[in-house]
Amino acid sequence: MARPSDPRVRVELVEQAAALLTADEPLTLRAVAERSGTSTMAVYTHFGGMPGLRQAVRTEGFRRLVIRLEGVDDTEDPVHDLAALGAAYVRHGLAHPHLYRAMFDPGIGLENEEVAAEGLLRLTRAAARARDHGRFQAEPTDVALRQWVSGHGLLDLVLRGVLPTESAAAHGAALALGAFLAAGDEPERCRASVRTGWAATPEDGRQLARCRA
Amino acid sequence: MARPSDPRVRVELVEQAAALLTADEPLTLRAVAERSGTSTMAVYTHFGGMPGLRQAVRTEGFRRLVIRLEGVDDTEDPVHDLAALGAAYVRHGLAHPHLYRAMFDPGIGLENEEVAAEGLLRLTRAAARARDHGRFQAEPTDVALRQWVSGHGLLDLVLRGVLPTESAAAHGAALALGAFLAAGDEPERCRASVRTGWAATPEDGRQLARCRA
DNA sequence: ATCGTTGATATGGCAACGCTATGCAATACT
DNA sequence: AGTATTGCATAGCGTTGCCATATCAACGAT
Repeated sequence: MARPSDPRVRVELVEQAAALLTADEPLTLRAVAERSGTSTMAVYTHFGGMPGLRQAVRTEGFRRLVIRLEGVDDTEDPVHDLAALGAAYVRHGLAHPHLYRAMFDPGIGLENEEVAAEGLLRLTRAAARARDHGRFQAEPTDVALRQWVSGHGLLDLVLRGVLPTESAAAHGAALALGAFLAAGDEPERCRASVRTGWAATPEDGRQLARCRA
Repeated sequence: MARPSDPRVRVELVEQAAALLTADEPLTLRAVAERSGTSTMAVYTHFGGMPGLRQAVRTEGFRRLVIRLEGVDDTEDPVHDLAALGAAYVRHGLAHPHLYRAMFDPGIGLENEEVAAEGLLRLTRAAARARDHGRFQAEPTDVALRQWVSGHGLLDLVLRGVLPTESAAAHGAALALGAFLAAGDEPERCRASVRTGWAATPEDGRQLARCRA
């Protein structure tokens, strides 16, 4: 070996790439290299090219999303928790629109699929608790996936400008309610859980602190 | 005036651009011009540039989608019809993946928003009939929009390869069911309507014939 | 019928993009 | 200490979208 592969260059490249996205500037090879104080070759030694860098940015986006979801604590009402997770998901996407869109950009293969699956796992766990409490009859994996699908569709259309931003707040809770009702929850109690769960928001301090770690 | 703007060139450019997308080849200016038997300037005279051409392709995609939705006929069960519209939407997206993704590609401004709104209008009308029949209590526009959001989220994740193709069939009906239950429909009857409606498929003959018109 | 006007297209070139061959410098093994 | 190996800077290639210029066909006016 020689010239040990400095990991700081790698994280700096991902950092600057994410910064370019949040600044709404085009994510170009030369721009990333210049902002990172290096040359274009660094991207190739560390990521093998521009697609590799994008993959790393995606993985970073999922990592930050998982951190955000970890800020949602469990309560004695799992349906409330599931709604709170959905709200956190949508709010995170609204807060970081370009990064969220980059997370689903290319289509094939994340750098580390475990990171992406971990977010869904959090939803699945809450759905499993809801079934244990007798609230849901459907499979937890199915309920979690459908809530994710609904949230993603809403977020995607809002971030693309097809739907106004207010739509996220206006329809997010109703979409979650539908998923839970289809899972078998009792309507009245479900409405109450979704209402309180969707309104609950973890303080931003913790998630940001852990995000930088 | 001289050399009147030949509309055949315009439609040929859009046609070849859509053909490139369905062939999974990159949509480049030169490729479109060559396949259309003209030069790159034609794209600029007719669309002002590559973004304009993409806009036109999007509009064409929505036009074909509306034609597909028009193949779904009304029955005496509006909830059945709404589910059938959702199924037609998802199946159309699966059948034309690149065109569907292009429809929501850039974010700002369709060439003709009316064409895009017409698809949603079909859903809204069915939801309004459902309310007139006493099945729904929620606003028809809200129900239609939420079903659209669910279907789009499902389709988007499947077309990106995040979810397997089978997920579209496996979860599409359940997502529609959730939207209708949240709208206030009675669970048992709703399940029956969704089951039959989602399975119903208009024959492809008519839609294709009208698509070429 | 002829000619001048007009606008669409063909050509060629520009800047920027992703990518890579080459050379150099700095490190780790022997 | 000597050598090999690895990361990075430089420079250049092919392709992209875009545009300035020139050419040419089609129409209206006379």
